[in-house]
Amino acid sequence: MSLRVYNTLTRKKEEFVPLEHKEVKAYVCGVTLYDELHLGHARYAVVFDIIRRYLEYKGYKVNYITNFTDIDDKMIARAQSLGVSISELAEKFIGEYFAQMQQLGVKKADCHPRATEHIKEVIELIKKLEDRGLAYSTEGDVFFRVKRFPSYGKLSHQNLEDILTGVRVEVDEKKENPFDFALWKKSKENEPSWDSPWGKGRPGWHIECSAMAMKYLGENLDIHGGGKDLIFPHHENEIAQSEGVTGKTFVRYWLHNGLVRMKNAKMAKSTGNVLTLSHALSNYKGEVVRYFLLSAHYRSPLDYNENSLQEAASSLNRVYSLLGKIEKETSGAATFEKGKIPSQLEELSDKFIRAMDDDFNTPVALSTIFEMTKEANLLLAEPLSRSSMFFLSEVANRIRYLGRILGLFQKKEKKKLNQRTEQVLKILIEIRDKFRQEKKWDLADEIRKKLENIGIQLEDKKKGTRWEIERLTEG
RNA sequence: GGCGGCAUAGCCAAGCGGCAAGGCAGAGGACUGCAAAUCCUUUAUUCCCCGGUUCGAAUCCGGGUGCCGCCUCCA
Repeated sequence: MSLRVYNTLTRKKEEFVPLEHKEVKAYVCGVTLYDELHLGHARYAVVFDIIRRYLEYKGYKVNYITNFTDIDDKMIARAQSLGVSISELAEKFIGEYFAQMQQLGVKKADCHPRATEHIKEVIELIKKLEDRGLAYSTEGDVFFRVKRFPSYGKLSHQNLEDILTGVRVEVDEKKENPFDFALWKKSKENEPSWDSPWGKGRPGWHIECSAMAMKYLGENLDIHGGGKDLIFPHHENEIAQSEGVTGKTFVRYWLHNGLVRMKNAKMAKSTGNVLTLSHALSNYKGEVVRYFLLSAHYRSPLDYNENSLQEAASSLNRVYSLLGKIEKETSGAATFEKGKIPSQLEELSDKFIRAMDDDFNTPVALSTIFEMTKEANLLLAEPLSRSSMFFLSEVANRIRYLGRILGLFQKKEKKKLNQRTEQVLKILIEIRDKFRQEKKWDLADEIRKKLENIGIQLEDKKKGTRWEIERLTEG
């Protein structure tokens, strides 16, 4: 089965064939470090983490790069208002980024380059563009000469005239053409700056990505990704800069994830329409947030509302609950009949893979997990035969195996109490049982209620009272 | 104004020419002293509206309506 991906450049799903046989070079635009992350950033990170994992599952060796933009206007402004240096600001948010990504189960990239560590490469690139007449400098600024790059607009499918009718571009005296964009910005006083052939300044926003992508991955990338809001102008400009220098196709497959919406509008810092990641993660486990982010196809907008994470938690719980039951039922049974993998399970596994092959359709992939869950639950409702034990253990294996691709369903055991605490808890349960035998329900219920308040759940079963700690929905 | 996307049950969300996946919530049932949790069953004669193409359309075409994104920083 072959993987098909939707390419923004061609607006079609295409078979994915990397340049080199079993290697994939992927660059994904990361975040600008001027403020807290929100759910939108989490989506980009999780989506491309899945894409990477799936490519690895397919047997590719993926060289995966995602960057930090650690110098730009907003960072300068933010650092000033907080009274810290720009690098302090960057360090703070980089620390948060990694901590939160770990909670979300996002694997580290092979490299996380930073703009400020690649000034030399940026300057080299600009010099080459100048040599080719694709860039010009005025008063310490350097601009890209859009008119000299005929295919400008090919990614966003606009031509220059169309773009120019978008009235909102401010006229800048220094530019030859309103849509020329800054490659190098002259620095003002008290701003961080680097020496360059054009005087002290700093890189424009788009050039760093070209520089870093080419440094680590070469002149031809297989995949370049990011949020849909980066298509224009950021990625369009990257193409212009990179192909302007190399004359080669910069990127074979442009992949863009849809944006997270809240209250029917894009989630964005500029509008304050934001749910921060730290807030989400303080109420729900990273896996819950991750599940939520995968519940819609990656290219669709994803609607967030106040119930979204609770729903995700409930869904995830259903699967974990099944896994727990299977582990319990099959652990003692050393000899279940090992037969062929039931065809039903094969079919569902195939369906999972077919869904992922079809432009990473995670909602359909997830649905197959739930279908397996349902089949297993049906078996569990009846006395277990050896062959049904085999089926059950195979369901658990499949869910773990396929789940690994999505970075879900991997959690093993629940947290254990230490021995002493467990003994205390058992004593409490014994006493409560006496109350129950004496039908002193109010006292029994009070104990149950108070334990629940500290995160211990009591379940009265026929065979006695079971206790359980740590629920998935907690942070 | 230019470019693009979306409208599927109470909610989230797949499907993109051949009987409408999946999840959450709801309802009914099992279990329980009661709960909670869990499990089972059930929930769209129909996919925004109007036309058309087709043996057959949520899926294709034309025309509406509504919402959203990009065109300025943005995952």
